[in-house]
Amino acid sequence: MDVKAEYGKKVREIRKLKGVSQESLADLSALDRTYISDIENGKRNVSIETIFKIAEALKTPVVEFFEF
Amino acid sequence: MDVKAEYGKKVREIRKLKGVSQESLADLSALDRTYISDIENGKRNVSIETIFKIAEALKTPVVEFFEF
DNA sequence: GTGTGACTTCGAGTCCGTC
DNA sequence: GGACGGACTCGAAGTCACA
Repeated sequence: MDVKAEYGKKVREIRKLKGVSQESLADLSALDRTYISDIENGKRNVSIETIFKIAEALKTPVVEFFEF
Repeated sequence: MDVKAEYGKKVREIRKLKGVSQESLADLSALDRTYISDIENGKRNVSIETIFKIAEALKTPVVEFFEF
């Protein structure tokens, strides 16, 4: 399993933990809903800026997304 | 100071700590030497795969690059 | 509420050189 | 050893219609 897939799983995990939908996360992070979907399914090689946008939107420290 | 600049500073800090040049880091990570330079100077929005390549090359856990 | 294919634009990433 | 520049390719970023 590669980095993108691991990260995507983490995003989904933390998002569900916070009880938000992909749609709300999209709004909170100012990213597209379908883009979030792709990320969670390990299809996108996200940039550091996107990583931080998502972390902020989920009010979760960036490091938690890399604990795998 | 934005995310890219913070990350770049961290890369430089850890690289120097390990006593390697930008050129050797470029070799170790299979990235271009000018790209490493740009990253350290906060000019590039690196992808998650690149982040892991650099972390591996410096034999340093990814999370350490985000302790700022 | 989520997944997918298709699409365009701009920057990620490479390679050359110079200072 | 490192910064910077031009020129290049390919993929990240961002959006849409449809399922």
